[in-house]
Amino acid sequence: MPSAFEKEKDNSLANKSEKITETLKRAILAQRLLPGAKLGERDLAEKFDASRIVIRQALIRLANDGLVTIERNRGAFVKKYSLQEAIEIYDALTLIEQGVAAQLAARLDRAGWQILQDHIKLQADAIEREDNDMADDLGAGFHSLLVSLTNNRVIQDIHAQVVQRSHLLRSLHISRFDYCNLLEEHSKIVDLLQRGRLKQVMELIDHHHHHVVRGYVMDFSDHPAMSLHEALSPFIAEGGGSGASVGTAE
Amino acid sequence: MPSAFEKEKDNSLANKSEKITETLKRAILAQRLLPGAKLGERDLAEKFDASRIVIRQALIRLANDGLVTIERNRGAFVKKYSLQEAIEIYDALTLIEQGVAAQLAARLDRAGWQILQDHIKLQADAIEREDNDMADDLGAGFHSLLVSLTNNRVIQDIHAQVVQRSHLLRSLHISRFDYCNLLEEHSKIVDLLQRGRLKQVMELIDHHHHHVVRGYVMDFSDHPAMSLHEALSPFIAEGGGSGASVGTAE
DNA sequence: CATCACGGATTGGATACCAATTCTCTTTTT
DNA sequence: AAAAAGAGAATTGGTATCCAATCCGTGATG
Repeated sequence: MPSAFEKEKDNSLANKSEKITETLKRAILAQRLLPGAKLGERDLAEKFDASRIVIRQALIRLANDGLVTIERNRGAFVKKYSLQEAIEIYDALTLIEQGVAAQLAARLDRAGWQILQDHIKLQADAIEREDNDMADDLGAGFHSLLVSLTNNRVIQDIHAQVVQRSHLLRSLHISRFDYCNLLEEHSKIVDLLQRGRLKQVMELIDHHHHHVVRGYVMDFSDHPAMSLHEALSPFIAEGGGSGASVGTAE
Repeated sequence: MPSAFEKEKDNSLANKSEKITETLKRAILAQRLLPGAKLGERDLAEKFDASRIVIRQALIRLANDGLVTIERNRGAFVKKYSLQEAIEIYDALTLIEQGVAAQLAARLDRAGWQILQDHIKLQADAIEREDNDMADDLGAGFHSLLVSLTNNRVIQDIHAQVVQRSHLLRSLHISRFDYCNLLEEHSKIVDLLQRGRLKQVMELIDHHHHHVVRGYVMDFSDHPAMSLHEALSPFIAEGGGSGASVGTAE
């Protein structure tokens, strides 16, 4: 009876509250809930078929991660970052990734370099296929991959946190940046890193993020912002969602 | 009636739940609640004269900050970091402060350097007075001060988060490290930084944290750990606390 | 002696209810 | 008629109470 394989230590989202947190987070990061969108407790409770309490717990977690703001007696909203904050976020990202690069330049082994180059090749293929969504994911994933090679979960978590916030900025800008260019920079980073040209790597990462943030055309107008129901339906198991056009909004 | 000075935007802990969060955090960081201590919802609710729900919200926030762990159906405990995690935390701290140092070396103006040197002098005075607690605070404060000079709130918050976690490590080690030595290093950091000797600064920061983490003698035995009531009474407004021996445990 | 079953005890969650604040829309006043 | 004032609805913050699930220790049982 006591099969030895039971204690899987299923750490993944045992709590309803955490599940809701993750779902909301995904909806926000996927830009289905845009900055400024109101996250009413009653509405969410209804959509998730949960009590207001677990909703509030989820909102507290998201607020703690900087993805929503909770205004007293007014409610929770998807966080709207200012241009100044956008710059700070990218500066933080630069700082972290520069530090990671320095660590990796000293410590990474052959297998590690291979992983990075494989990843870059994947992205290059995606671009050739003109699979923009995939290229987007891989392009962002490159940075996370870089960080994960430090084998330091604390740094990974911090980095992930800042990356998440940076996703909130993407809905504030219009122009899509040039993937090829970014890819080339990624490739150059790995190359320089491997050859120990640390200083140039630093400058490149700095330039890389400046390139992104400068590409932003801040757009603080109020977007139409689909309703909560529309925004969340593809994430909550139930028919309703005409899930065709999830990825690309405009 | 509408006095122009009313909208003070009192952002400071309007919520009961947040107040409790901060109080618990202070108690944990002050090492009155040691790693492994159980934070029972019922007990806390009683001590804070609050409902279990706001307690849980506070615990969720603390868990999100990595100060407590919540084990399903078992409760919340002050987080007990492993040696591996301790190393990761100090690595993260090193990474952040190195990055900050690099930024400051390029950007800091005269007033900034003065602030740093004033701070060091304060600590030196405290050491001469043999005011260990003060020296401790100032020593830790140096790093936060350094980070705050970036004028980047995101980086400051991240740094503060990691520093908080590092406080949880201090209760796991026995030997107190040598303040004078650390002070000297701080002073040297500022000096080198100002002269643009970036590489040496990096090595010094690295060495600095290694110095701390190597000074640790991990002690995983269960400390007696005073009761919740004892631990929290000085933080909750009421007579009870014989506040004499708060700072220095052993 | 090992195993299983049975109660506490604690957490996770739901529901109902109330207080405080904000928002909105109507009413009143000038 | 425009602006100020006010009443009422809606929303959040919080409490109390109840119930289900789970964990843990204890004791019965083979």
